[in-house]
Amino acid sequence: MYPKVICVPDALRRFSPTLRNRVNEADDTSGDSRGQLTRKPATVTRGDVSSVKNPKHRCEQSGQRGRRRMKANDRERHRMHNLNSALDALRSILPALPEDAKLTKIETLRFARNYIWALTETLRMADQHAHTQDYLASDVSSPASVLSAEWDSASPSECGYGTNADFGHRNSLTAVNEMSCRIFPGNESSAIPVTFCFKSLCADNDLTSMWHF
DNA sequence: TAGGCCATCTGGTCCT
DNA sequence: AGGACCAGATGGCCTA
Repeated sequence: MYPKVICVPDALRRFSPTLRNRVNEADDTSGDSRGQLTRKPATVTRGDVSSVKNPKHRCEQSGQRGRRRMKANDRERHRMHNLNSALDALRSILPALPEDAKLTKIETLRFARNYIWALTETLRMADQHAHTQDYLASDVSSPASVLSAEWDSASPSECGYGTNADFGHRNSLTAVNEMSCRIFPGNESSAIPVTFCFKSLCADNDLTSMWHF
């Protein structure tokens, strides 16, 4: 039984569309919302330029060495594309983001880590609460399990916590953000109101220090 | 214009 | 020998 998670963190919601769409949409035909994959292949433009300007890129030459290097470049490109595909897959299962927003690679990894941690804590708290309810009610008929959990983002002010949030900047992910979460151990009438404080949602911080109830 | 993010190239290292 | 992986270098694109 998994918690139902509806979560659009404010820090992410506040990303400006232009901030996350750095590439002309007219060029975006691949479905990549951010557009890196729609850039012109460096083998066509950048590769040529760099091979001329950069002494390190001298191996674009004929001969067996050049062919080997080209094959290696091709493999490396493919490898990185696979890596990016995996990152996209990870992004797709993270809490919903605005259509025009896309986490960077590092943000994706950090957010995923924090998200997994949050879910784990949610289950742990719900289980704990369920057991307490059972104990108090001595009602063996109600299962000590989590029916669902609903997440909502909330502005820091709404939650009543002090914050230095600066959501207007690109580094908004380092700002304080909070999400409220209601957990339903057995029935909705006994929902547990919980506020999760995602300080530095995507930062690599000590998660335990940002958990508030 | 500076800084962030990215894709790509490249050579080195390790493994099969 | 060849492939996978890695990190450094480079240049393009974008935003503040």
